[in-house]
Amino acid sequence: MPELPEVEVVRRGLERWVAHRTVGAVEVLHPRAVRRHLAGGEDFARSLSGHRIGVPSRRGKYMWLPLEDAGQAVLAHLGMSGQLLVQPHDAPDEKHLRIRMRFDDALGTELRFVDQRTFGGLSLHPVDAEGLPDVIAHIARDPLDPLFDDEVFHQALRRRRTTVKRALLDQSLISGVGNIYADEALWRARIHYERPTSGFTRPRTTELLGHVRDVMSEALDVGGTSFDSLYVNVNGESGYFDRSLDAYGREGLPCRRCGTPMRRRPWMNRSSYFCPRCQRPPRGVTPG
DNA sequence: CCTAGAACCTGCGAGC
DNA sequence: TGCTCGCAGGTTCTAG
Repeated sequence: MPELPEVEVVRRGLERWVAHRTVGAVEVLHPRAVRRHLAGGEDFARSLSGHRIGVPSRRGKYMWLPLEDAGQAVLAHLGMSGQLLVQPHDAPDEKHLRIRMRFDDALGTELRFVDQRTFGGLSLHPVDAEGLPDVIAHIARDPLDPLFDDEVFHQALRRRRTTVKRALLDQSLISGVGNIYADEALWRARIHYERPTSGFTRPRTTELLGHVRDVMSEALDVGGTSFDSLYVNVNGESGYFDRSLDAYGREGLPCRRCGTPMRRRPWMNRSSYFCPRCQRPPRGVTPG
């Protein structure tokens, strides 16, 4: 499931294979893949064609291809199962191919957006003075962004009446963190996912952010996490960080720190994995 | 304004 | 064999 490290791997692939090329014909094969482009698929295809792509950028789980001299960018979100593949023209269409982008050059490759569950998509938007697409102005900077403000994040945690994992997944507070890296960072920080954020001290926030950054940086180093064939990077290669996950998906397996069997709890229509010994629940929360 | 929870979507595997 | 159901979960929308 693509979170920040996986998306960054894809962005780097786009920088290598797609930047500085001029868009040719674009085919939209499924309307849901362009649902954020309100003018529709035909407008999306027509508006892109003929523009030269600049250096791909990213914030959290969103990435975008700036169109040079157009004041606009192609915004991409992979959702749950999205892939951006650079393929030769004669490669067979993938079963869930949603969008095809050709280029006005002789390199012989095209960009394909493939997405089984159609939670992701592409769309075209104006960019602001800093080059950010207008529709993601509400997305916070991510923890690997040098301009991420730890103190602002800490004060936001103190102000919120919520629990720590909800806060980590709130993209308007901190972006790029999903269910997997949230569980990993909380396990490293020995914090239970239902701990209220209002009582967080500055050292606790600092330690948690450190673990978020560590786990994401390590994943990035090995090319992103992958659990099955749903996630591949821009060139179709799977990541392999899943081999070193400490919490996510380890129900019943011994905690790598203390040996206590790890637990899984239903949480917000998904799952939370944690060590019942290292990550003690706060007062009032039924122990796992 | 704030927070919680549902809805969106498809494939896979378990259970019967 | 074939059916149903739970599960995977990021984002947006709605309800309270």
